[in-house]
Amino acid sequence: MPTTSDADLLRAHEMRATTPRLAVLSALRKTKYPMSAHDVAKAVRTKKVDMVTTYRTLESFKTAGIVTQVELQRGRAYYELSEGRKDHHHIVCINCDTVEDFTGCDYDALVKKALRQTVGFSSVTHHSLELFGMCTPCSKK
Amino acid sequence: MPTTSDADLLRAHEMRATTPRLAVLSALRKTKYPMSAHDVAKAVRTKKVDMVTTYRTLESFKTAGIVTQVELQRGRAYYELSEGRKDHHHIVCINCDTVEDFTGCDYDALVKKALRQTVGFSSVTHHSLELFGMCTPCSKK
DNA sequence: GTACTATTTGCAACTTATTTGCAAGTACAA
DNA sequence: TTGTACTTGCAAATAAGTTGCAAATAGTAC
Ligand SMILES: [Mn+2]
Ligand SMILES: [Mn+2]
Ligand SMILES: [Zn+2]
Ligand SMILES: [Zn+2]
Repeated sequence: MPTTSDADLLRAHEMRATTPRLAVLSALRKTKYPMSAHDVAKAVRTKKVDMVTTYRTLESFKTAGIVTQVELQRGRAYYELSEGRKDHHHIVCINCDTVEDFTGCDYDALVKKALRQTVGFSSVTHHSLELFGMCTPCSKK
Repeated sequence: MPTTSDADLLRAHEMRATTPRLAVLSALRKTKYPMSAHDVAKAVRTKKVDMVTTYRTLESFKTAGIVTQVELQRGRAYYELSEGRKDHHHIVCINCDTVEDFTGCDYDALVKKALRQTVGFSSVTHHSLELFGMCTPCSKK
């Protein structure tokens, strides 16, 4: 029995399994850091995937929940596969752009606390949390 | 004894008290929500402040610590006065863009937890946390 | 008040990220 | 194998923010 292929993953989200989409998926799988549209485009350039297609693909993956958009405050969008990685966040070096994951934001307690405080909100659908600082190599200099 | 004026605030940060800067400060004071560069520009348009000046002013205020930049995931930068508001965060309606403040992210514990988990990081300088959901009016429909 | 100078501003042009329109190409159900 | 709805590529358009530079001005020194 073959493990579910990327083509099946796409079809499970009612998307056709096209060459550009499979290439983008594969690129995202190979990288452990979040990727920008340009990072992805560079990774799939051998397949001659247009930049616009890269943008559209990432957007549709996001809508489908295949990728999660990450806010790294670099003036562009970053994405990583949603698969497997639940509620983790990122610590980012403001000097060299290194990124590491961490977990433990205690989402449920946070949401409860926030909803108790606010007057006009009744539900939370998602959240964004990132830490910015210096990686050890960068802080030694 | 007069309360410290905005002009003095600017001079305290070695900035000249110019008409555009005073206008931007005043606009930020009047609004309780974070403002984008366009929001600010609109608010000071009677003073004929150029858009570029608005951008430059907000940037210099940020560097001086007069404003704090807020990430609302709307593809542009938002700012609010730093003054007084310590470590609070925002809950944002994904439907109508309403924003409310909340506090209680337990920053110190979070940083400690994150630094214990990561291998390559030694310090955290700032963080970003926001919740996204539906405000009560928007969820009733 | 007047003059001086370093800052700051406005305007035009530029860059970068992302979006849109549309004709041509292709996955896949039949 | 065919038909068609979904996708793609290319060109052009937006949108946010930046840069260069000459003209304007705040703060300081007479
Ligand atoms: Mn991650
Ligand atoms: Mn706030
Ligand atoms: Zn670093
Ligand atoms: Zn709402």
